[in-house]
Parts: sequence; structure tokens; C-alpha cells
Amino acid sequence: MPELPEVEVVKKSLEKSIKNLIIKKIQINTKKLRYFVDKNKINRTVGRKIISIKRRSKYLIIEVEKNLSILAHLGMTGKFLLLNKKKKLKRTSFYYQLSNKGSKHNHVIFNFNNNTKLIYNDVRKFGFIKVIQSNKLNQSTHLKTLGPEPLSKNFNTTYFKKFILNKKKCLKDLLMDQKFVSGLGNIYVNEVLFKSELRPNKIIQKISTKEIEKIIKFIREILKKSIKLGGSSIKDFKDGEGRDGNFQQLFSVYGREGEKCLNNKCQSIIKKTVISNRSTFFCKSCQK
DNA sequence: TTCTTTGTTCCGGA
DNA sequence: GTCCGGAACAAAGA
Repeated sequence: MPELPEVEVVKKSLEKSIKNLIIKKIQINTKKLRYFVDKNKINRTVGRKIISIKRRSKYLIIEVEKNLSILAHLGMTGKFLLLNKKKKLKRTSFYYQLSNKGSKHNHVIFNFNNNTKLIYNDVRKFGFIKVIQSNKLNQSTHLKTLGPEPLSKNFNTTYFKKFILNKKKCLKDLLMDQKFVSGLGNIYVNEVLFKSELRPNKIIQKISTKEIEKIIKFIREILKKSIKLGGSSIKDFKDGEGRDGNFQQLFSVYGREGEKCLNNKCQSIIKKTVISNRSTFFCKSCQK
């Protein structure tokens, strides 16, 4: 699943490959992704140069000349793929190989002035691509309610304490709340709570300052490590190979129901439960 | 056929 | 008004 680290890797990849290129043509092969695909609006970017690539939470923002931005979200299975002039996959900005079977899910294809192409491919069609005026991005429904970036200085102990005042949620729901901190998804929240040795269903009013510090520390640590690995695995990417193996190895609890806890000397088995309709994995011995 | 999976938005109830 | 939890959304594999 594309979570914050994956989107960050995509951003860095696109910064190297499509910045300063001019959009020559856009092929749109679907009427609807997560939302209606507005061909007219998207086509307004044709003829304009790409001036910056940004990430906010899990959103990717491709800014073009004259106050337009392409806002994209990868949803569950969205990915950007880059084709060079010989139509060979030059570098994927995400971890799936583009198979022949997968090409029917190439929904939007950007053609650039140097004959390279950027393909938006999405099997589940749960992602989206929109074009918005750059100076109105922050007021868009998608971005306006987002909390601080988890890797920014604004996300700190003081902020954490202030936000949870008079709130009743459990810890997992808090970390999943994009208004609290933006960009953490189910997988990383499971991982952070395991490392922090805290129960997902712990009531947030019962969390100590030390525990808050631990949570923030592990959020930063896990995200940074994942960004680093994502980057290296794209560099080492070879045709016909996904990066599934490497990617999965990162997880300490997610998807490990029934398996032994990975902490030293712990003999417990990882449990699975459901919180707010999301799979939740934890060790009942290590997480208090 | 039904269940599961993902993140965001929307909506009803408290 | 505000907070919170759950449903809906697309699509496919088990």
C-alpha cells in the first residue's frame, strides 16, 4: 500500500525525472477513478512546464506553470510508472512491475517534450488525479483539514498533549486521525504502537509524557527508515521483480497474526483484532 | 456469493 | 457547534 514513505519516494523520483519537462499531451482512458475524471481541467496543463513536485501527507502535488497543480492520491493500488523513449520502463516510482496484464489499468498517461511518458496505473481505481489552481490548494477539501506532517517540528510533545485534551479516542484511532497527524496509515500505526510497547486500544487520557515522547520518536524513526529503504529498492529495481520481499520484511507486527513476537525473550503470539473497522495486530505481553 | 483489503469523505447520533 | 464511529466508495482475490 502506498503510505507516506512510498509517496515521498515517488516525489523524489519524479523530481529527478520530470521536473522542468513540458507536458505535450495527456491520454485519459477512464471516466472515473475515486472521483469523476475531469478531462477538460486536466488538459489545461498541456503546454505548461513542470516547476515543482511536492508531497503533503499522502498527496502528491505536481505544480506546473501559470498557477496550476496536479493533485494526486494513490489510494490503495495507484502507482506512477515512467517510460523512456524506447517505451522501456526506465524507473518505477512505486513497487509493482508493470505487466502486460496491468497495462489495462493505465488510466492517465502524460506525454512529455522529451518523449518520455508518465503513467498513472491503478487496479482498484481508488486513487485520483485532479487539477487545481496552485494558490487554492491549501483551501481544497483534501488539504485544508490535514494536521502537521509527522516528520515536521510542529509535530511534538506540546502539540500532542494539547490536541488530546478533552478527547476520548483510543490511541490507534488518534494516530489514524489525519487531523491529528497527517500521513500515517494502518500499517505504520500498527508498527509504531508495537515499537512503543503500547496497546492500540489504550485510552489516550491514560498516556504519560514519556509514552508520548516514545510514540513521536518511533513515528519518526520508522518513517525515515522506510523512506530510506524505499529509495534504495527503487534504485536496485530490476525488470520482472517486485520489491515485495524487502518491503514485507520491515513489518514487526502487521500481518503476523499467530506468529511469535519478535522481541527478545518474548514467547507470546501476535494477536489480531479489529478497531474502527481496521485490522489491528499487537503483542499482549509487550504492549501495555 | 460473501468477506476482506485500503484512505478519505460524509453523515447521523450523542 | 463539536466530537466520534461507522458506512460508502472500486475492484479483485480467496
